[in-house]
Amino acid sequence: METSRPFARVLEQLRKADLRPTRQRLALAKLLFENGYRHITAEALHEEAAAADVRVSLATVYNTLHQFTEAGLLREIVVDGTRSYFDTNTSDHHHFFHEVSGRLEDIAAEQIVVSELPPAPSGTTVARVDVIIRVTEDTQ
Amino acid sequence: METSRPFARVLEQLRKADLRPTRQRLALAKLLFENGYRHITAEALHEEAAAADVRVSLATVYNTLHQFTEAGLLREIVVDGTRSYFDTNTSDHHHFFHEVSGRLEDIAAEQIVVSELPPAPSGTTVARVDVIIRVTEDTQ
DNA sequence: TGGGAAGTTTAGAATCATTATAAACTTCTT
DNA sequence: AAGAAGTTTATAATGATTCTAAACTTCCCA
Repeated sequence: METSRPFARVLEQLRKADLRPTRQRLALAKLLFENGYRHITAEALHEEAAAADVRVSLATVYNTLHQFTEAGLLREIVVDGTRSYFDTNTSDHHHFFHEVSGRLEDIAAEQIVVSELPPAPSGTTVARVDVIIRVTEDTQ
Repeated sequence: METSRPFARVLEQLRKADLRPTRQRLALAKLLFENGYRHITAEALHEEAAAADVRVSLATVYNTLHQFTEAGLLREIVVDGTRSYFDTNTSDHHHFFHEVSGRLEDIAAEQIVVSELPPAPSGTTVARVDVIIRVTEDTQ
C-alpha cells in the first residue's frame, strides 16, 4: 500500500501536470485519496467538501475531477447516462454496476480474463478495455 | 438473415409488448430495422425521420426508443456521458468505441472470450456483461 | 521584495440531453 | 358509433455539466 503518504503522490502528480497546488485541489485530493478506493460523482464530492467545511464551488469540483483524470490520478467511468463517476483506483480493473442503486464495485483485473481481443480497427489504438457487469438486485 | 420481413417481427414484438402499432412506431421501426444493424441516438433518429418526411416529435422518438428497448428490439448503450446510443443488434456482442468520433462498432461475441467471471455479488443477478474497447484515432 | 503575468476560482448564466405534463388525438372494443 | 384506453405532441421542466468573465492567488524574476 502506498497510501502512507497520499500527499507526496498528489503533489508530485500536480507538479507533473503543471497544476498549482491550490487550497481547493489539495483539499479535494485529501477527500478523494485519504481513505481507500472510491467511486464518486462531482455532486457527491461537492457535498462531502461542504460537510468537511471545505469551501469549493461545484465548478471547481468539476474542473478538478477532470484535471485529476487527465493527470492520471482518477479514472472516469460512464455506466449511466445521468452522471459520471470518478474512480480513485486507476489500476487495471473492472466493475460491477448495480443498476438499481447506481453503485459501482471494483473487480480486480485478475478476476476476469479477457482473452482473444480482436485487433483494434486500423488507424486506431486501444486506449482502454472496460468490462462492466451489470447486476440487478434480486426481488424476493 | 431474418431481415426479409422486418415488419413481421416488429409487429409481433409490439403485440407481445402491448404496444399499439401506431403510424409513428411503425415508421420508426422501419427506419431502425430496415437496413442492417445500427447504433443511433434519439436526436439522430429524429432527424432521419424528418428527412424521410415522417412527422414525429422528439418526445415520441425517446418514448419509442425506450419502449423498443424494453420490448427487446433494441439495446441501449452508454459509453459517453453526453448521449445514449441504441443498438439494433440485440444479440450478445460487444463494442469498439471511437472516442474521438463518438462512433460505435460491433464486435461479434465470438471475437472476445471473457472467462472466469467472478460471481455476482450475493443477492444480485447478472443482467448483462458489457465489454467496451475504447480506441483513439492515431494521430499521424 | 513587489508587481505583473499567468493560472485559478467562483457565482451565475447557458447548454443540452432527457423527462414530465396535460391537452388533443388515435385506436380498440363492444 | 361511443367511450375507454393508449398515444402523441408542444411545451415546460429538470438536472448534470460547461461556459463566462470578473475577482482572486500564485508564481516568477527584476
